[in-house]
Amino acid sequence: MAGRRSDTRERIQRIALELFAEQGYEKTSLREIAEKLDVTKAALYYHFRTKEDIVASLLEDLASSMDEVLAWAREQDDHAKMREELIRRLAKLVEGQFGPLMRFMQDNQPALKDFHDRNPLVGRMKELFAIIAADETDPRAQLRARLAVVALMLGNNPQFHEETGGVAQPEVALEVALELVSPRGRAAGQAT
Amino acid sequence: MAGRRSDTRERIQRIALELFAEQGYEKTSLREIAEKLDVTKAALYYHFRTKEDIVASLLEDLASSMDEVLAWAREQDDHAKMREELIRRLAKLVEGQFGPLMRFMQDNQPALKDFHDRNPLVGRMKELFAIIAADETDPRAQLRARLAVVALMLGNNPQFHEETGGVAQPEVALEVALELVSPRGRAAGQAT
DNA sequence: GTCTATAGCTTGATAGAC
DNA sequence: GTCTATCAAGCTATAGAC
Repeated sequence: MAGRRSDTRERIQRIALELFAEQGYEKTSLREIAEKLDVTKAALYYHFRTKEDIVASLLEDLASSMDEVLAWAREQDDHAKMREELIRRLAKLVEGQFGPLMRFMQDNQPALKDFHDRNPLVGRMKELFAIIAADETDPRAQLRARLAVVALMLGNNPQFHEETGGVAQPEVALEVALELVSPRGRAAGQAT
Repeated sequence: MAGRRSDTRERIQRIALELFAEQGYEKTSLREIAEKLDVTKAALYYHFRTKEDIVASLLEDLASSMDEVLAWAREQDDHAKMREELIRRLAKLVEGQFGPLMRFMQDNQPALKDFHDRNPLVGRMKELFAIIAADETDPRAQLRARLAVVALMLGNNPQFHEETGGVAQPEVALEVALELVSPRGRAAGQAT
């Protein structure tokens, strides 16, 4: 088969993400990544032009998965049902392979700000929130949509777990997220 | 009067916080802080032993304000009313002088992780959440308490404002936060 | 209380051999 | 595709004069 001369590129992505998520982007040096892979820094530079490019490649992967979810969402007719299933699919992404990346994004805003324009996720996130809160002009619904996503991420944050005594398991987070995006049945703020 | 030979120390705190919140802890060098204050790096080291100590001093100030809020909360009898007023007081802190610091804390978790043990806020935050969700054994209530605080912070994040077209003003955030901590009147998740 | 000067180190990145 | 060797630049922090 073509390609696949070695799996170094993917190993770099895996280890880099692991370290970025664990100790932060700035505190993780290329030297450290290289050491953990048992290669030299120069080897990294064969696969990625810069340190930022490593992050960019990780974001691209997530962007692709997001595109699938967004494309599916756009095809649905039943908005309420779609919204619920959308949250469930997001929860799957967060619980699955993209958990560390999401945590990294949440914890390293300053690092991401640097290439805000090249970040393939800002547009997708915007669209995601727009879809979730589509038939709601209420600004509170917009904010709740964002909080729902935060809830999913908190539910998968191990650091958060130990703080709360395992209080925010993924399932609990999913429930709360669903609450946040479900149509309001409550009195609070019902305009008079 | 004693003390107050100069206000340099406070000026350092102000400018440092401004830069930390704006561009992140790691991306802000002492050289940059010194330049903006029109003093030299060495002057900074007269007032603070290390870069981390600057952050520590900022956290101490917030911790004091938190202590006042927590002390007040402990004295109240009516729990539901206290909870609501507690959120309002937190909102005031976030909207007021501590907004930048809260934003900094939210966006620079890796930097704070370094002195997690010396961070005077981790204990206070824990107590805060415990108070908010005190009479609720439901883990969802615990998570909602945290989301309420996140809501307040998002409502005061200017970066977030431009993204959403001014959708998450402080008042809106306060409303959503109050919703999150108010007793549940909804069907969702009512065990059968 | 603030300065100049600099030590000492780490970092991201490159050149060129193999 | 990975290596050795090296670079310039930036950083935190200190010493010591004023």
